[in-house]
Amino acid sequence: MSTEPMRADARDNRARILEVAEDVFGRGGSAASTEQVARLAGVGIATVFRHFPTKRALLEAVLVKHFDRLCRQAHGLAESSDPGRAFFDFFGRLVDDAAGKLAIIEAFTGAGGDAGGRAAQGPLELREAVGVLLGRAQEAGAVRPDARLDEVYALLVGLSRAVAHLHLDEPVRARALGIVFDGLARGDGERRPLP
Amino acid sequence: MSTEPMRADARDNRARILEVAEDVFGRGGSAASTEQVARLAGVGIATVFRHFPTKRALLEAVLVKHFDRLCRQAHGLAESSDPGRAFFDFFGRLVDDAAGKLAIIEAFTGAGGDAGGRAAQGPLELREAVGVLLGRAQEAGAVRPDARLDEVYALLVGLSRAVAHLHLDEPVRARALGIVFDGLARGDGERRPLP
Amino acid sequence: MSTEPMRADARDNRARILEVAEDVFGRGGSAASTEQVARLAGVGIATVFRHFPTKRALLEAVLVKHFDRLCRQAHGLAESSDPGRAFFDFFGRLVDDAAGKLAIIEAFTGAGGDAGGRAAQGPLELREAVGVLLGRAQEAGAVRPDARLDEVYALLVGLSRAVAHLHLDEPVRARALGIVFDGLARGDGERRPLP
Amino acid sequence: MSTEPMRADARDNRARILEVAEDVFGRGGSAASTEQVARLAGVGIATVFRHFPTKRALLEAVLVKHFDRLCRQAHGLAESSDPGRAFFDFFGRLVDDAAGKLAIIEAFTGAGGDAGGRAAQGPLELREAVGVLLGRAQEAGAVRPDARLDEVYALLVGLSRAVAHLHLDEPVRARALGIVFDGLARGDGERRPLP
DNA sequence: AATGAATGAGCTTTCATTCAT
DNA sequence: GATGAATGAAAGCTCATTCAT
Repeated sequence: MSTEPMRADARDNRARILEVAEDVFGRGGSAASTEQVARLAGVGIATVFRHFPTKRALLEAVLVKHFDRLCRQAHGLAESSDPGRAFFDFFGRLVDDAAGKLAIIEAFTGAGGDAGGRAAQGPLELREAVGVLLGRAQEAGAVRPDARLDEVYALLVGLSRAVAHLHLDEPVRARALGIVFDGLARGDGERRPLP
Repeated sequence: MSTEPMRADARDNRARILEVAEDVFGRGGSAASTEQVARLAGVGIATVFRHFPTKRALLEAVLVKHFDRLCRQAHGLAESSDPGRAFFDFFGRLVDDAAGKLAIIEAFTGAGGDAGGRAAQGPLELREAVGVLLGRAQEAGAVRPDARLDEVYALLVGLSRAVAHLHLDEPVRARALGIVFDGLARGDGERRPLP
Repeated sequence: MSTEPMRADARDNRARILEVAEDVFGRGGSAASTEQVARLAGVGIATVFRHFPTKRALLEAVLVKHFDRLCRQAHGLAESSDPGRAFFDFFGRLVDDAAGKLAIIEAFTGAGGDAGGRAAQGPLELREAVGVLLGRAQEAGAVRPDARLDEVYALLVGLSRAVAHLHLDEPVRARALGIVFDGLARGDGERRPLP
Repeated sequence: MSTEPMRADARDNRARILEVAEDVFGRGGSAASTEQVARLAGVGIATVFRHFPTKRALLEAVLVKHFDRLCRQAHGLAESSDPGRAFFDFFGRLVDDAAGKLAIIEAFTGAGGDAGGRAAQGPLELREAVGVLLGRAQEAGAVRPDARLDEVYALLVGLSRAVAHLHLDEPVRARALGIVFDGLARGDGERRPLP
């Protein structure tokens, strides 16, 4: 039954709802109301629930879409001939994209009780993908070898949250990233081995 | 706002409510319910609203109290004879304390989201205080001179949020801080000048 | 309401919907959803509403169909050469069939509750038909002469409801019927004349 | 002042809500809306939920109240010196009271998926209590010895449902009961042993 | 004629806030 | 001053019914 083509108007509505939900949950976090999504999408509330039988399902759809894209990007970079650059690029792009994506950033926390099911996979896969990029970058000598995924992921999440909540503009974002990247890069190796 | 002295029991109640609110909102974020505060404080719900006419007012009081304490600490460290250490200590302590302080971390955002009014002052003052410590530490050569308050504050907020949401345990926290501190300290200026 | 002949596929659809509705409302009572009827009938929900402009109309159609059948059976038995047996047989068959016919049993109530309109006729006609069988059986001396239709019909409805809701299995049903039949038959009149 | 200033008011409200709920659920069955209960009780909807945290809880309260009363009555009759009369009295009273008590009658079905928890006990206890009365009545020779609790309970439930749904008036109720009682009583023992 | 997407009214439930004692 | 019962405005969700294809 799943391969039947959706009616054009329904597909449009579904797409518009998803788009609006991305924005609404992006601004207001997962606490934003489904009704507002309906209102801004110009459809009745029941239409939202027809396409996504649950608020959670709607949230998951938004998250899955995002995490899928992120993971695809990460996988695409995994074979890069410049692993250091791949790692830093991905890290930076993620943080740059965090503005106005509150709900997605919330989900970085993982199975924090909010979204289960298919969407709970997202953060885990992303973490793994980051782990791969990190490993390559370390092998290539671009990232200090004593940095572990735990703290790298924490920095990723933290910066993203900051960007999402503080509305940092591009130059500030770039400089914050610069500081963290410097800390991550193996400089001359003379400073502060991680505890 | 009258200057009449409060009855002793009333003052006690106010204090206890504030204490409990700190804990409740610390764990559950600003979404936690006012009734729970009343229950745990052992007072009726109306008593909470007598002292704080609005949930928002209660939240602000919690935040103000917290930020006042933080600012006092910062001011106390401002005259330290080792400005570098003072700066990193304060930064580290703030991040370490972030666990179980969800509402406060939320408020770092400033007037952007939840609590405006009086509480919006808190982050600003704190920001300034951090600015002072940062300036001294830079003068002393302990922090790279091209780092500005904007991004330093962003890193502070970001790491705190990560700690609060990811439940990072001490060693991971320490290593994450170590990376950021290395990025901040790297005073030789030879690598990655900030854009 | 026109007398134009229905298209063949339409007639088939109508029949299938009615059939499925009988089952669905039979299991779930009148609270069962119209969509489920459509789904199980393999038609769109709009098709159901094209044939039956209202859920109530659908329910009524189910009931009317059922009551018509029952009335035909009753009329068929009305000329039986053994009126006592005819009466008890009909009574017993009705009760035995009650399992899985929740909606029909609900409708025995008549216009009192759920379905008025055309369907309210159903119970009345059935009532009459039972009245005829009862009268013959009394004339033949198989049923005590002081029993009136009111209470006989009540017993019929009551037992049916019990069967439908308590999921009585065959032996229990038989024994319950046995008790009522004994009470109805006791034609020697020596005990407990009805008030 | 007094230690129960508003308590009385609240108790009154609770009582009124329960009373109204009895009536509303009695008429409309468990599907009736909580809002209607609030409206007829003259309180806001939230007040109902303050006293009964769930619709189910409200229903349970209604049922428990009823079943408790019924069981108490049954236990009171269990030691009667005239067991036959005790049994028939209880049976009759139960059926007589069934008018306008749809929800309670629904619950006779037992754990039919509707009300669990404390209220699910009700029907079971009632069944047991009826079993005791039946046993005594059979020992005393007032009820035929081959009647089992299964069918007796079924007759009880069935008649109650009929009364509740058909709005039978007193004389009809009495005659219907008379027929069943005759069937239950051991007449001269000559007729239709139960299968 | 048939389809199924869209709709809005209604239900249960929660929570900040007010009122009477 | 303190209490807790009462309140109404949402929020998430369902379902009979209508409309465009």
